[in-house]
Amino acid sequence: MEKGLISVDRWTSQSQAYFLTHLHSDHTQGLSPTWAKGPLFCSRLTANLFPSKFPNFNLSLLRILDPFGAWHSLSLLSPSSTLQSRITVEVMAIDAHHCPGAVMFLFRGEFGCLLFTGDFRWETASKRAKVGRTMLLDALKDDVVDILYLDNTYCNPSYIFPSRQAAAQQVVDIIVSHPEHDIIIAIDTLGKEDLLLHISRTLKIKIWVWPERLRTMHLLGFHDIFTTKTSLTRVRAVPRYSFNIETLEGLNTMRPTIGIMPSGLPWVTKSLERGDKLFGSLLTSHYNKNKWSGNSGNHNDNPNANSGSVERFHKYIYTVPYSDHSCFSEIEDFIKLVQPTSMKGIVSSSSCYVDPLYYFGCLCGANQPVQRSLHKHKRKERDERVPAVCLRTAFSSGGASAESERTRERTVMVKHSGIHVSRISALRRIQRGAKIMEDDCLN
DNA sequence: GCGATCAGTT
DNA sequence: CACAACTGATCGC
Repeated sequence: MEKGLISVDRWTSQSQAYFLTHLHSDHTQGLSPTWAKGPLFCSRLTANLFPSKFPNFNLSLLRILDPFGAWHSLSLLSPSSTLQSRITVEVMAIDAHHCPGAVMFLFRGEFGCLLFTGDFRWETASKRAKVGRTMLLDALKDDVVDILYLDNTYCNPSYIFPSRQAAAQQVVDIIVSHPEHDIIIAIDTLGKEDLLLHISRTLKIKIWVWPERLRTMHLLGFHDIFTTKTSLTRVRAVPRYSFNIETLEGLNTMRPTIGIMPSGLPWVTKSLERGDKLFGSLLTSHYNKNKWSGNSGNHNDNPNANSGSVERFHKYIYTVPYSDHSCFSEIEDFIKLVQPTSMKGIVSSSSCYVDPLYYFGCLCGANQPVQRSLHKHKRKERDERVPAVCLRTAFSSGGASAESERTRERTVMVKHSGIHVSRISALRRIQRGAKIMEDDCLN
């Protein structure tokens, strides 16, 4: 099977149809308002959010896959034929339960049956999760998934965390136990809305967000819960990158304030290993230095590592294991349900790629030999193994030549105007409503 | 001058 | 180490 048919979360190569799982920036790299390589398939919610992320984008390129669970047929030119013969590709979108609009894509065609999870969370308890499970089972009742392209972000047994429902209640408990404090919660441009809704409903309070985020909330249909007026609430959701120890210490010179970091990442591990100052005794009893080693590939023997409790790693900052990615056991459940013949991980940003076959190869139909390659993954090698479908992760930029290296060295000598650079930066900040803390705490 | 891209930080 | 996103620098048109 040749390239040139479909791409998922990849925008650079030549394909006939492009698929976007969700609007997080690491999945839209290469997309721009001027991008016009072909039809772009996504969920209805992603399409609704799309113009705010890509103003001036030619919206006639968007193809909405709606509803979830329905097959859609595309007629594409056969890449294997020099004649203009056509083949049919069928595609279904299924709720990925990651961030608003996020979907998985299930494909059927002459290349077989492929399932792309995109980023996903495979919880079991909620009604929404059960609907998704039923839908997937129904879609697969007559098919075997030949290749599962899997969100392997937390594909290691050391990643254990609770449902988002439970984690959201942990956040509420922290807020309730600090009745006199302002609360700062770190979020991204999309995602974790359910957490904020839970806080708002349970505590009957509005939640402050920055102006750009309020527009997103309105697009998502939340009109009364969020506000940009600080006087209306003591709970504020702020961009994650503006959330740090210095910010919290600054705010505490004005009002008592705590920060809450909802994340599946083991932040405590990081801060401990860096030897940062830590406060409180919660940590020490709970935590042994946890070097789960991707390099040696051994299983983690520490059942307490990142086990999903609230952690206080700074005087003012709590971390709560609220994750929009599946934990290890959820990934396992998902693979057992799908029973793919083979699978590949889609997470490439990591320098420490964990091949899902290492832990789950035995669950695959082909019962492939366990791969021990937990070490650094060479993108180029993977690229060559990807046939008709192009993935975000299977990308080779075709290394820098010696010529361009020399050019780079030369141009390092050229000085640029500092005025120019800082103006660009300031514009960017204003447009994105980024630096909110300074102005905000004065209001 | 502008957009695309990469590396570095949080 | 990791997420998702910003920042600044560079490259090429």
